[in-house]
Amino acid sequence: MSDKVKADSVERPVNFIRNIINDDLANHKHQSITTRFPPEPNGYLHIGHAKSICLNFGLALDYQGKCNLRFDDTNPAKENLEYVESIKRDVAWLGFEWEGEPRYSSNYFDQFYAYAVELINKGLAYVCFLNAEETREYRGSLTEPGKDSPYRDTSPAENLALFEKMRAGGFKEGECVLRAKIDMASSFMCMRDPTLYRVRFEHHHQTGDKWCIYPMYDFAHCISDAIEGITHSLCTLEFQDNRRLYDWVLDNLDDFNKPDRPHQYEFSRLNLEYTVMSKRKLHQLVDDKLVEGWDDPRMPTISGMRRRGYTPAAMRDFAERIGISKVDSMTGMNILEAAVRDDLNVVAPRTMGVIDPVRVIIENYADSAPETIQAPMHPQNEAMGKREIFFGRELYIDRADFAEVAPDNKFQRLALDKEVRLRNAYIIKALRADKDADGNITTIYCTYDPETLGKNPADGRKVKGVIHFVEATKAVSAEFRIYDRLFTVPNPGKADDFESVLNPDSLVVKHGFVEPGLADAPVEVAYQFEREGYFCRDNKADSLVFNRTVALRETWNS
RNA sequence: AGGGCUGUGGCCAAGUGGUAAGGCAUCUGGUUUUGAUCCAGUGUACCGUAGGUUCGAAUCCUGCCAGCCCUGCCA
Repeated sequence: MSDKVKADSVERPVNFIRNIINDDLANHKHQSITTRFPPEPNGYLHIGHAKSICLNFGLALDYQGKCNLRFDDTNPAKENLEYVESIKRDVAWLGFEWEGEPRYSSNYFDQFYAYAVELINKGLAYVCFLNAEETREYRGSLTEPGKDSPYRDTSPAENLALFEKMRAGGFKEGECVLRAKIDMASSFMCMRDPTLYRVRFEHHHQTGDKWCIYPMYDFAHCISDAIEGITHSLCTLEFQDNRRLYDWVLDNLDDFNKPDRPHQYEFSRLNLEYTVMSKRKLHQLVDDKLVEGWDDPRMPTISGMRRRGYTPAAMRDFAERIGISKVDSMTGMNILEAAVRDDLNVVAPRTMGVIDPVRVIIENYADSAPETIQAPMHPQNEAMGKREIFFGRELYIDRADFAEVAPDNKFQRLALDKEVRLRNAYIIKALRADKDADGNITTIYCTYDPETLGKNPADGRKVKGVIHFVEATKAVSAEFRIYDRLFTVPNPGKADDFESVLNPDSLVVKHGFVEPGLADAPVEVAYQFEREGYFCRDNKADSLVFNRTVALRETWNS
């Protein structure tokens, strides 16, 4: 498991939530802060959740407060244990520690029930027997007020009995619900007597069959926050209207109608170019087998990105780089990629891998065992030490690194009658090449300059190009999975049929060779295949498979 | 259309009345046995728009425009 994130003195970018917290602390509204990350266990976490995790846990760390992990499990029909386990794993992997044990909204079911009774006693809630369709009709529309339910004026005593009967299983699913009595003419649709409890004869992963009525999000979430002493309840923009209901519930409950009760603040959710973030769509990709699963390296899920080779540090850095605001935005992939590269560049040992191999024969090299060369693990960090690589008569280089005739004078690779430096080894010169019937190069014949290991030619001639290689007899064959964006358009979520806009080349499988030192490479650990990109060994495949996390930056055009 | 929000350079994003931070991307040089990294430099930003208040406005007021969210017994 990854290292835990510790509080530090690094200054974080400011945002409106930090400004609010600073004010609340300065005004002594709160002595310290408590936040929470409240996922519903109905799917895997994605990078948008990572943004929220970094915000909530990061705030707690910086202000020496607390952050709870709470499963918002009020809808047993959609939730299960596999998801709660994956969520715990992902949050921990990101490097965060929740306060105490994970919490569950379902821990508070008894309390929710008691608070519902309090509202009933105050004449602020009633059992309604309108069916779903009738309820919708009574609700009115965006421009027209709704009308009161005929059950709205039932006496508290009668409602109490009815609600107790609901809990006891005396009503069928859909037969009735408990509703708040607020205002059927409110401009906030969520205030038109919202449902507080519904009947569901559903087995719950935490409470088993104890309950057949389950609270709605708007009723459970604010109370859960209040019970846990959450000071700043952070959620996304689509809950802005719901804040009125959040406040209404807490203001009408004696235990919570206090100045230091929780308050909800909303920030914009993450939208990333060329991918989708909605759980519904991610479910669909998995269910329709358009990807391998939730942890497919092309998925924007935390587990997928982990498998792809993203590091917790890079994900956290990304969250910090994009910041927190209330603007509906579409974040470019460039920011994500820059964050991974910056981390991996420092952390990843260098190695060489030939992804699309073509054979090279060094004709003037003695036909003997290959020689050993000590190559640095990292050109800017000697402390990382050295590794053994090999050079001999037969090598592999990448097909893209050779052309019979250089296409232009910017071509810095191998061409007939031209010289190029083999990374960490000698300068070679291409003499001729064999081709198969289709015209594909099969073997390139070269000579090498034995006086150029670790130094430039004595005669002063300049050889600018550098290409990578692997010695053939020591090479270990490996599979490379080259990933590209999952969709062909920047905003697939907006497409009529997002599956029609999937990128058919989002995964390209190649078979090539790596240095022998990588034969037993650990899983999920980053390596830089020089001139190619950052890769890590796949955490599921039995054989030697490397996933490309991200390519190196390429700054030459034309 | 009733309501809730948001509009600052290509993309994120500071700024909250005193005359536009930063990051990513871009481009240009330099170093380099990764066309990587690193270093230095690089942007006329009509601050959505039209008015108004003010000595002075991205910041205050008004109108307009654009985008997002809200009529689940989902969260």
